[in-house]
Amino acid sequence: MTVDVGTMTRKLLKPDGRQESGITLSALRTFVAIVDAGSFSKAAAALGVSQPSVSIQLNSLERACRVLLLHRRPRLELTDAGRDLFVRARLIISRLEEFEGSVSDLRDLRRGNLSVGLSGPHVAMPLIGSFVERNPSLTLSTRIGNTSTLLADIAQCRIDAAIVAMMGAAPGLSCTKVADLRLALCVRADDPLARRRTIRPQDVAARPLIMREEGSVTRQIAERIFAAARTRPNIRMEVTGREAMKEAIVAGLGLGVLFAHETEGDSRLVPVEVAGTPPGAAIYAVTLGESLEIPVVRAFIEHVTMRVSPRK
Amino acid sequence: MTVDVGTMTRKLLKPDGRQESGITLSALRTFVAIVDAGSFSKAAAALGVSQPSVSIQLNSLERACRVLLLHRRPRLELTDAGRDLFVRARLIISRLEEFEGSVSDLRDLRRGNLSVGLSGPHVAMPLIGSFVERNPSLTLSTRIGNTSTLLADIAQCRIDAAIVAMMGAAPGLSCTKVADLRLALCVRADDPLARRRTIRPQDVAARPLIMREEGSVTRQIAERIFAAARTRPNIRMEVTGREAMKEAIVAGLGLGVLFAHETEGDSRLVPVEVAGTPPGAAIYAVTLGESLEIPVVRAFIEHVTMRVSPRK
DNA sequence: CTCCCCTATAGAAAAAAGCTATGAGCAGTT
DNA sequence: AACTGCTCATAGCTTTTTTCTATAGGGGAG
Repeated sequence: MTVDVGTMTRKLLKPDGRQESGITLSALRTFVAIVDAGSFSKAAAALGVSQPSVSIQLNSLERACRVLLLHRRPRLELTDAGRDLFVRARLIISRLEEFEGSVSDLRDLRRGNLSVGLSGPHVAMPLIGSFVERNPSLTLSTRIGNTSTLLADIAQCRIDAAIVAMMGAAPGLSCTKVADLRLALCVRADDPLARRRTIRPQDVAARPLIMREEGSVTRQIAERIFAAARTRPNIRMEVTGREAMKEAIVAGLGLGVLFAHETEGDSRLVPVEVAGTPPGAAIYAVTLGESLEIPVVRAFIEHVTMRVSPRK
Repeated sequence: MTVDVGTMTRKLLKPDGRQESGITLSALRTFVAIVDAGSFSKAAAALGVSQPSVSIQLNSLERACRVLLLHRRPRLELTDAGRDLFVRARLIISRLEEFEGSVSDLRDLRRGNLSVGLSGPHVAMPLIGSFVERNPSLTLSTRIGNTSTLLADIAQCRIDAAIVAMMGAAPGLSCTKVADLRLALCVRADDPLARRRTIRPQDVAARPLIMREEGSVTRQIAERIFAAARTRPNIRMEVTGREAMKEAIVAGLGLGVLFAHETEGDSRLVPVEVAGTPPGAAIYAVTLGESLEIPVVRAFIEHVTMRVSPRK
């Protein structure tokens, strides 16, 4: 003889005659609807359900409360208890409607916060700018950091999304390519090289080079390009940060490597594109995959995607 | 080929992908429990359900809202939307708890109203008095009327219960016998009959009699007794109301009929029991059957029953 | 590297809520 | 008085939801 212990346990846990609360939202809604409509049938019509369903809902509420809520005869009328509980039932319903309103506010981006991390402002800011312009009621905060910090921030949910330079989509994260990266050799505007459109890696080796710090994506890509061209660059110094790089170049300490777009707006520098930028090196909009379930985040990513490859 | 039109219609009514609100109380409760407990598993334990159930509830809430409420990793944490909705969810839950508290207040008679009708104060008042003494937090109101009016009031739900003299249980109503009725011939204290303990109906016929008005239960019973004894009483006058009857007797206008208990406290009158009071004539506590579902009413009836035939 | 804790998923069983059809009580009408 | 139209209640059945157990996969701590 075999016994289903699981089922037994469950039943035995509540052996007393009292069933639990059993107060359901739909029962409360039904109760309120009946009182408002003044009859079971009208309430059924108003709720868009059948009349027996209304009967059953109210009966189950009365059974759950073990209180008669409505006199059915001679005409529909609240009992004293019913009058008392009706007020509270309506309160619950209105709180619920508030909740639902809140949900749709969040979903329709009438309210919400978004925090975005940037590895560099050049590409990201125009995207962010057009997003806040289109959704003026959102609160948006940004943080600048390097790619690896920002990816960690995303993993830790400290930010919702990031726009960063990467050498390829990050595993486990949702990545949307926003712009391709082109590595540029940056020279002073008065340098003879400034008139060239492109340059081969091996031609760079002749001149002293300024390199970004270890861990920088700029440096990673530069190293990969030189390795692919079987060339050793002549690295004179190492600097931390884009701004330091620019100032070093302007000061005549050597050629520098930056991404092409990073020189925009600085007339003292001229970018000369380096041939052989590896595929996959690009700026991505990155989020935790599950964060796409958050309407604000999804909207941001969709906005970015749309801006990059607008529908024809 | 046959088609189940009912089923088809129902399905076709919501062909769009969006399911409706689907926000459930248990889902909200689960959401709040998860946040409070800090983990799905702990919430499951706290709620007394299995962990998958908690997972499913939260997922269904997120699906219903189409919003991610909680980051599961790296650790459980509210999203912005989740934080926002959590506050409102808790509001709903606390309203619900208020509702449930209200229910149990009503059920445990910590609050409530009871309106009782009386056909005469003599028997009813002690019962009512001991009831309010035992349940001091209840509001109780009484109304005096004749039996037929009060029965109508009950049918119309204008009062919750009545304590009335009747010739037998009323059909369709819940009736509890509170006291037997003994018809008494009432005489002035100085009347020779005052020394008799009982009297036969035919002995009354020799003296002028004062009778209650048509419709009075007193009169109905008196008439039935005289008819059973094949005697015609010598009715000198007819009065309306108990007080008028008493004053008429005191004024020496004749003998009167009252119920034995109705003369208590008036030393000018002496009751002499009339033999042959028909069975079934009694004072009953009456309510609409369904009203026993109202805790206050049920408690009152139970109290009355207990007072009449206390458990040994 | 492994263990442990946490959450997600699958599949089956139970519970709940819905529907249609029908019954019964009460008014107002013929 | 039977009729008619309204009310709500009940029965039987189907669909949906909720719950369970069992199990898989993902991270963090030792």
